[in-house]
Amino acid sequence: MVADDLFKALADPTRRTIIDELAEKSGQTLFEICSRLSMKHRLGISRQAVSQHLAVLEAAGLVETRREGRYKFHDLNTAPLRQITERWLGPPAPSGPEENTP
Amino acid sequence: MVADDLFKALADPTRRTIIDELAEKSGQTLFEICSRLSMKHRLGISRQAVSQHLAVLEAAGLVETRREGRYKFHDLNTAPLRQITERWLGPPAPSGPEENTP
DNA sequence: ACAATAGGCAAGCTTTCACTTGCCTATCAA
DNA sequence: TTGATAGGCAAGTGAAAGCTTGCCTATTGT
Repeated sequence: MVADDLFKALADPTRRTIIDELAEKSGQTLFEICSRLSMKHRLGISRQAVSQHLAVLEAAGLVETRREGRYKFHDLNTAPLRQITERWLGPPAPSGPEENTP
Repeated sequence: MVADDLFKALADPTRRTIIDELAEKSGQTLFEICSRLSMKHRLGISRQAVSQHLAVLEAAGLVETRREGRYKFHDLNTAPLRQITERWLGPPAPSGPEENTP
């Protein structure tokens, strides 16, 4: 199931914080995310742990990655989140609200 | 954290199925839910397991209960689900669509 | 070439989670 | 009251999840 990966990815508070950070600033590298979790959120977590979290998020389709040289940038994809509310809250509002990401 | 209970509750596929069933027919008893999981979804699961799932859903605010005699009816409350999308997808649409729970 | 940086792979550990089993309480019908 | 129904509590078990540790590859800079 696809929903399985999605909900499992959202189950962990650290992963939700990562989503928050990627929502605030897209295209971050692994080390950038590690720094933010450590500084802003006081999360004493290893680099590998964050890497594993990102793998889970990517498996759920919530994070997409692009490589450039030795850097790997992570971008948030909120699309899978919509299927959550559509499942139990019905289809979204009739008028598309704030689809402005220029 | 409140969100913690919510996402944890949604993490399990059986609990999501229970939500589906309560969305389809509100006010079911424990045995009624057990029957549906067994018949419709072919889930070989004990009554206690379902009871524990319902407790988790109730802790998350997704299920509310009311007792009548020896029966305990379970009702779905989708309100907590809205905070999910509001967190990462922004506020809901300007016009509230099908808010009919009188 | 060499070192430093950015990231990956995999084994091992610890905790959490889902589920079962066994027993107990409360309400309803005969 | 007795038996059946609806549900609850708690200990125990097996599997999965989160995290660490150690080592390895690839790219960049001097």
